[in-house]
Amino acid sequence: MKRKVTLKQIAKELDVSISTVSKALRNSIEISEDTRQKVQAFAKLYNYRPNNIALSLKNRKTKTIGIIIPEIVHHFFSKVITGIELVANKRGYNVIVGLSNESFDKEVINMQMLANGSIDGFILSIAKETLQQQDYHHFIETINQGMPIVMFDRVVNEIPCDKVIVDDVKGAKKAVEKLISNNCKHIAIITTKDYVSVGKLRTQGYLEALEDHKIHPKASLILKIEDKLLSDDHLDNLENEIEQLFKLNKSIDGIFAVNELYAVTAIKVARKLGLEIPKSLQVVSFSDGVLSKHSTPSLTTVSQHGQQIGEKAADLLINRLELDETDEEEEEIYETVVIETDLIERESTK
Amino acid sequence: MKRKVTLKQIAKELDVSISTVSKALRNSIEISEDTRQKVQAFAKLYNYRPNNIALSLKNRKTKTIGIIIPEIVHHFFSKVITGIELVANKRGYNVIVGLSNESFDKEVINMQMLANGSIDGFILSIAKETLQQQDYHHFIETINQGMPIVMFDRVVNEIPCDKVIVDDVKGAKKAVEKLISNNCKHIAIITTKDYVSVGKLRTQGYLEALEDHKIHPKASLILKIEDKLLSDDHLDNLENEIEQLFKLNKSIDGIFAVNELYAVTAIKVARKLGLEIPKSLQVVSFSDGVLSKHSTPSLTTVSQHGQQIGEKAADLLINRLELDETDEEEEEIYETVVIETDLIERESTK
DNA sequence: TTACAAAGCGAAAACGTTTTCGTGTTAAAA
DNA sequence: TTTTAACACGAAAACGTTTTCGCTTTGTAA
Repeated sequence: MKRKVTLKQIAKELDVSISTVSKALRNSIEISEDTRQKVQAFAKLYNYRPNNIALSLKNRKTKTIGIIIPEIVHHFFSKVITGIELVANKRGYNVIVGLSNESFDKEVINMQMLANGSIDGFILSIAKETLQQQDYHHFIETINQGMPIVMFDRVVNEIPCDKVIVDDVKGAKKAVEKLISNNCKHIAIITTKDYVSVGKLRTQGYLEALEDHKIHPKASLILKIEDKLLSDDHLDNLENEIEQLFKLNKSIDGIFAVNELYAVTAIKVARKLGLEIPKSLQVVSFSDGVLSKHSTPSLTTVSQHGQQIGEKAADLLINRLELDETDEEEEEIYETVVIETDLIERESTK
Repeated sequence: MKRKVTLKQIAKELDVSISTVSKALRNSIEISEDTRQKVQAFAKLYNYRPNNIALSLKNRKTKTIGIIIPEIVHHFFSKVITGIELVANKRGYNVIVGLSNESFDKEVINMQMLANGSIDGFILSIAKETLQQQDYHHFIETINQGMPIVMFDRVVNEIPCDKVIVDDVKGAKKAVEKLISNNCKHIAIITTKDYVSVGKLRTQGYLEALEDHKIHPKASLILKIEDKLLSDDHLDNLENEIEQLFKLNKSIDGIFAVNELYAVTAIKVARKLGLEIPKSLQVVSFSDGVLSKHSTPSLTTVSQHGQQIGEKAADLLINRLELDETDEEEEEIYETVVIETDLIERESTK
């Protein structure tokens, strides 16, 4: 087992100084053709690669991006990571991942671990618990220490940073309008409690769509789920609540669900109650994931373009990192990029 | 914006030496109660945290694990990451992720980027292209440089490293035996080409189950899909091939699919052809993911316990890292841990 | 010959830590 | 009073780089 070779070792072997080796490898004109070739040949032979950590220390940047997301077993978030990784790698960066597991404490700890020099900047989506507690000091502190953050999807406006979001209101509106134009008269929504920002916004889109078409929203058609971490318990509860919704509102002919799981569960319940899809009940869901595409019937969904969000977020972050580098004047103008949603029609609507 | 404070700055402010500050913060007995308190108070005030990169350089270890997986938008792999992250964090490690995207070149490049000091060891699952080309020199080189690797799921025996695998043969056997005991007489398998190691093993399990029950395997019931990266094209092709399978073998009453996608696609096609599930056709799939649980009918699957695999892999790696540390004698005995599969019965079987 | 520029190389600092080994001061023991 | 031990702290090295600056040698022009 040969340990990694260093400049020092090469220098010793060839009986030159460390500086000479370094320069020779970087093709400095200070070094004679002779020694340069000798050094490069030796380095190649021993498969020399500069030690990243040493470089990071010297350059005071790591060329690494920290990602903090609530969970990774989730189609949307993994798509986003794919996007981040894609442009990060293309631009010479690595990606280090932390999971908050929707917990405030884990989010804070994870950020602290990474902020101590391991990374140059963050891309993150806020944990539900953090949103609920509305405690954002860890973001503020990180930014104050000169480490840029890009937030995506779940963001809060009061933090001074770049953001990449989906137009949840508009996306939801599109979805509900699809149902309206398909002649649904009694459209229910299955959404989350309001502290989940995206849930709130999608609910808002639902209401706006109704309003635009002079449909009076009915409170009984709005089902807000307490979206704790998924357990089997939670799933049972979800089914029960949806079943109640249907039973108490026999006239429902359209469902807008703010995520795939709610949609497929609604379909499952509806079927049990003898409803045919899309004939007597049409369903549109937010979040175009694997369930939408492959379940039966396949779901008409609002696609959020997760990968694109990731790509954009990474570009924003790296741009800012490399701008800081040249221009010492920090531009304190932050951007919020809105990624348009698409309605993807499948079998759950007419 | 206050930049991160360093020992040097604290030392200067308090007019002591860097050594004193360092020792005071680590509660060295060398330092008087007085100065210790002074230093600690100051450090707390300025929120001092030791720079990770400097520590990594000094200690010659990064407390970071590199993960290389073929893709992240995949239930199994993200479950594994969850598991790795869980124990890594618990044991004080971070996790840095690289995606090979099933490509040999990206796998090599990613490993090179990380191997230059950024991480202490790898946990990885081999890209399909690498398996196909059977070129494993990058793994060998990494190991020779003293960087341990733990492989999971897609492994090759010839590499000297710890491995965590599922018993694909046994899992597949369980699945097929379920069909047999449910009275299926004509069981087909939808699998991948043989170069995908897990596909091959699951096919083997299928054959063994048949043999054990004196059922003669028929070549026409074995469908091997060319599993290129998923495109819509690929999906169409998949459907066509499965449709042919059913049409040419009207007697099929059981399907064993080596992954969820094949299973739900088979169900979709079968329905189109008028087959009822599970009445006239029963389906069992490998890989217990989101599709199995939430599609209709829900799938009876072989659960691989991805999270558990990740946890075990991380434990193996960290154990080895911390063993190297104390004991200079490297133990060259590598472990292969087999994680048992479970058959989870749902609606796609009787 | 003298002066000087260019070429080729090395010493040293710097990035931020930790740790070993001194060293000077004070208090206790001889 | 002298010796010694304990105490409190600082200097310096080390981790692996890159880069600035200075030094020596050689060749060329005066």
